[in-house]
Amino acid sequence: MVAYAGVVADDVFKALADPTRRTILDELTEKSGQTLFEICSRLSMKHQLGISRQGVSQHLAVLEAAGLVETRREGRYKFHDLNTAPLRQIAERWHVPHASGPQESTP
Amino acid sequence: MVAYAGVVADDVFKALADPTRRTILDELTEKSGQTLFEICSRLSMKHQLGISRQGVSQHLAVLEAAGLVETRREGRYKFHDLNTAPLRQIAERWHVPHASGPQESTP
DNA sequence: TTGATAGGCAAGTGAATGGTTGCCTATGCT
DNA sequence: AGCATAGGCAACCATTCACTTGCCTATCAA
Repeated sequence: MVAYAGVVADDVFKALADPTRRTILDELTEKSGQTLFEICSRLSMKHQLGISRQGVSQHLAVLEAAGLVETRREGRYKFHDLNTAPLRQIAERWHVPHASGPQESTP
Repeated sequence: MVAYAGVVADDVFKALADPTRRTILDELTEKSGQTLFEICSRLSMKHQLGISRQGVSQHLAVLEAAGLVETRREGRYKFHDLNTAPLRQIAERWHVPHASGPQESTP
């Protein structure tokens, strides 16, 4: 049950626990390969998140430690890419039927 | 993007953030409809988790608030059942290909 | 070389969280 | 009735965590 290259499940779930980090993943889903400043701008503009650059940087570090974000440096720029591979274990672990499967009805 | 009957995404991710709670979900996956005491026993026996009954009870409350666990009372017993429905949004939100999809290789 | 841009490191702070202990209610058995 | 079992509630404590401020390094352009 190896999760993802030395990254344990705990890191992934801890990373997903914060709403700001989930929003960052949303932004990277929409546009891959953004820099730190670009992500800061989008969080501020689109999501009204008043958070410092360092705050965002720390969130990105957590996401990277969890294997959910990968980075590549080019000159003075560091680009961030989304990697959803670690998320797959969630569905597998608890036998989650994927979309269009049996739907629950809770009125 | 309604998640699950009034339960917001935040509750689900927060619930999954704790390793003990994930173990509880594991146990309920293996055997559905356990009582609080049964879950306590299993955590102690199978997982060497030295945690008080109240501790487990609080975890179950968090899982229930997240919609991941449903309960039914019968006499003095309260049975706990797993509900994976809230987990489906995770795969959908970040377009996670399900198992047997394209696999990542990271050496 | 000077200045501006992109990012990193480290310490400090307040709030949230997991866990405990102590006591209380409800159901069932004899 | 009396006792044991199953569970609930509330206050308290220690740790973790998100976020900030302040300063430092590296790359590029004038």
